[in-house]
Amino acid sequence: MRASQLFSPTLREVPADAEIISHRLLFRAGLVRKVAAGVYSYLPLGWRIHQKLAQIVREEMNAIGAQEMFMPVLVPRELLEESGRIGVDILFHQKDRNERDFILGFTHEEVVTDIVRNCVQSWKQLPMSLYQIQTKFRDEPRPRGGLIRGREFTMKDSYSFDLDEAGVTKSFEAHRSAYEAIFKRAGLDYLVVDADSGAIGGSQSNEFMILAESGEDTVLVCDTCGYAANAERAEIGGLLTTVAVGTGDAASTVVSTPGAHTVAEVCDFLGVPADKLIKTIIVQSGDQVVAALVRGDRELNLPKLGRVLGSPAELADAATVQRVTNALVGFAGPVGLSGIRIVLDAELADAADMVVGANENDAHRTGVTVGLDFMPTDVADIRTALAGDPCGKSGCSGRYSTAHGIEVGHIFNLGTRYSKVMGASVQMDTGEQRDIVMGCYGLGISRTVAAAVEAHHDDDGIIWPVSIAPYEVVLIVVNPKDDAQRGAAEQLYQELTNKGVDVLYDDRDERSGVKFKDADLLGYPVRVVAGRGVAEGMLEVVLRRDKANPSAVPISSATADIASLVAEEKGRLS
RNA sequence: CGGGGUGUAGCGCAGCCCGGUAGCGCACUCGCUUUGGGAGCGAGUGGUCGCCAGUUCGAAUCUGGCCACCCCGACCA
Repeated sequence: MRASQLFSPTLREVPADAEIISHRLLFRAGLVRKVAAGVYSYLPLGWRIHQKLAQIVREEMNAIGAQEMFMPVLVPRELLEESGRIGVDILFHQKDRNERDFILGFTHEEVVTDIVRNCVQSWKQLPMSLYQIQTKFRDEPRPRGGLIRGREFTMKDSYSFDLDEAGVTKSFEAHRSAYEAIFKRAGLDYLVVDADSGAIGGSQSNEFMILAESGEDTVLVCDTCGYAANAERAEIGGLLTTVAVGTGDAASTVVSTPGAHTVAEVCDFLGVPADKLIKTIIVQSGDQVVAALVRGDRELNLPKLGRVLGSPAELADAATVQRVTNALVGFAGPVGLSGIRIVLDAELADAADMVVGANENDAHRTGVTVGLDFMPTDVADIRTALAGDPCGKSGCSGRYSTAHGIEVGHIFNLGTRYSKVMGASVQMDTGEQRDIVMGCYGLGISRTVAAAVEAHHDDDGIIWPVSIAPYEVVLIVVNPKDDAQRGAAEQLYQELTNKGVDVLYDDRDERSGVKFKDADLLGYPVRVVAGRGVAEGMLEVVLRRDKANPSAVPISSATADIASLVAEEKGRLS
């Protein structure tokens, strides 16, 4: 491709609303343009990157025997009613001319399960994995970060169908290894972490994270055993599991704390540190209302609590808090609280002389000892793990550190969550009718493009891994009006192209500075310059990732040298 | 959904407080010069000032409503 013919609108400045680095660089480099909040167009070079990544994904999915297909964006509401997901709040709804309700596909479990239940009847047809690369639509409450969290984005989603738990485990592992191969080929350092399976259900769930400052997720990594988990999931080690029943007289006293309903206000008022407070958080989980207790300086982890309770937990509304505690939000406490479960964070199992809410307005209770002044119904690990906390893997004595990550892949063992309610089953050789055991496996293509930029850039622009770069080589002719320079460049361009090297030839009649700046910004892995050295029969070759160390290459051997340099770069990723 | 902020030329911004001919830089067009890190000089093109209403002789500017977008939080297959 010749740059003079290419539509590649690079910018010197960026709109003020682009905050995170990948958004700024993707925009400045002319790879994407915003159409609406969370909705983007890919310009030609951006689309090449997207296609290269999609092709890697395709090859690795095919390699584990998954079969590519294509499902529609329009999904009739009836299918989501069957699975019970019609109430999901991020769905885009669309009515047809007859007022029939369609959902724009946000993921395709129902659609693929519908196909399978109609077409698969026998155990002999399984196992099977199907996938597609498709645009997904999610009406995110808050799209952000350019391609990181869009309302319309591309995702590879695959679905596995097995006869039993052993089968789905095999499919799950196959996808895990395919994902590892994909991210390795894409030149991205990833971390596989234990994850919460959320509303999607299922037993086993791993996320693939690209570590980046701007990542929305916090991950905890053990410094000793290497265990890694999303903060929503990471368990804390070395915790007590029971409360010892205290002896003696309950000695707590109620003190007046007018207007103090936050932890900070109570600490200020009473002159105690936050770790001597117990926060009592009233939570709704399914039909039950529960009091969750964590130390004043800790954060309640709702997914963890939800797993303890058996259904997802959310903060109760103010009216419920009032009803349960007879007080405003901010004055709840475990002492004298009756009729509801009290879940105590395990860290507090032996806590003594604590401050809690008094269940009356403007009052707290001091000198509270667990097991003496009150008895919890459950003791469990329900707070969010922090850097420095002990690792939760049994037998490991390591400690966690934290990092931020961008979730680019998520793989789930779904069990029979969908097959059971939708009636997807096969007949076994025994004659038994058995629910199909499913897995689902998402990989955000557009998000991975953004994550790659987050992971690979410098002050001058993007540094693409060669496997997903818009072009492998950029060839700059410094002065196109110089016949020797232009002649050498033209010939090299032809030879490289003939040799199958993916080369962008910057033949524009621009000043050299413009071409160098654009080459840096666009991040082509290899840069070749036909400049003043041509007079001595030399070209300059340099790697984008090692820009300070150019080498001079004789024109006579340039084609072969550059081709082998590209091959070498590719080799680093396999 | 709560809090904060922004909408003026393709991009970045000033003008608004204190109403009176819409401005700057980049980009773009033409000419000449220039060619190893976003060139110089000269001459030009381009704007319903987010939308609707109101106040006023007169509104980018004041008032009200609406919309869009960004950030923080909530939320998040």
